[in-house]
Amino acid sequence: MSARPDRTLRQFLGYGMKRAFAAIQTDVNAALAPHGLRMMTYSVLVVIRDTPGVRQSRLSDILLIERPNLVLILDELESADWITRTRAQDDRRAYDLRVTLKGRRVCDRASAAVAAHDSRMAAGLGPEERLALLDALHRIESNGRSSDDDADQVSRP
Amino acid sequence: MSARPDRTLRQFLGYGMKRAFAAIQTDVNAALAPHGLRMMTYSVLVVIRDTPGVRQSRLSDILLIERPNLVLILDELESADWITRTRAQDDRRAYDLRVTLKGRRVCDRASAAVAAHDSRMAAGLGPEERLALLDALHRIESNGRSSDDDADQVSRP
DNA sequence: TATTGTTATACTCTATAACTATA
DNA sequence: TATAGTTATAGAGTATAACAATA
Repeated sequence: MSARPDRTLRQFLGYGMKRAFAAIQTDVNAALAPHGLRMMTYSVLVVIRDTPGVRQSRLSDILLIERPNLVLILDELESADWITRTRAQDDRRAYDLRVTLKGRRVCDRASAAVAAHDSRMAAGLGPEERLALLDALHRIESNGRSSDDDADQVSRP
Repeated sequence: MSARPDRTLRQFLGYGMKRAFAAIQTDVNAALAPHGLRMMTYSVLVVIRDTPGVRQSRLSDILLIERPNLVLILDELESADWITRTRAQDDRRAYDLRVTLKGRRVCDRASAAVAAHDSRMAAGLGPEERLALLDALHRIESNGRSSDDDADQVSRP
């Protein structure tokens, strides 16, 4: 009957975003699986590599992961000997997180796989189009945070 | 130490997409909650409204929801008296799905809330930028499907 | 008192196998 | 035998409350 049964939804950014992100997630997880990683574990591994000595609270702020959920991801990375958790010298509640040599090698190989995945998904987009897309995504993320602030202001008059 | 601890991830479309989509999902679910809906239940309700008599298999194809998961969503919508499931005349295995009058009213109100949400999230994007974004998202989704086909061909030589 | 990491728990979305009743 | 819908179940990701050790 209707050629585009989802035409009402197609006008919304969220619908296109959900479908595009689902495609990306499926593809990147397939690309990461041979390396023993998933999107979330890879993201955490990369940020630890790029920020040696980072602590769990900071990491959860950076990646927008709740602290309790990060604990399980770190357990997984630590069990694989890809990161170390060592007590911080200046604060014995905290841990300094670092990637091991093994972890760095896995991270490098996985990063190549993710870069290839990214190129596949971006096929047909020119360099300017790609930059415009990244910029628009960042703008939308910011708009979401502003929305949070507004809600806070309204709920605490 | 690093001003952008996620600079490696920021170059990837998937990372920006995940963060933008998370912001959208939080905002749209907050917009829909007063109407008793979530992103998924709203999407299903809209497609049924726009495709009267649609069947569950077709609906799951349209929205990329697995049939078993759709059943629970429809149970929820039916319990609220927003849709009806009536046996199809030509095939007694199947159901014709339709929104009730009550369901149409909820859907209309929710759609206004979602439209307002969408405008909030798209703030700062011009009409052309917005169209370019929707087009890029659609392109990425297509690239994902091509990737699936390739994988099928490779795994079945 | 506040913070760091942790445990426990719950909810949503997603994914698969196996069942029933029809076709 | 194939399909429409269903049941049961399991895996991820996400979210909150409450706790121990430390600041």
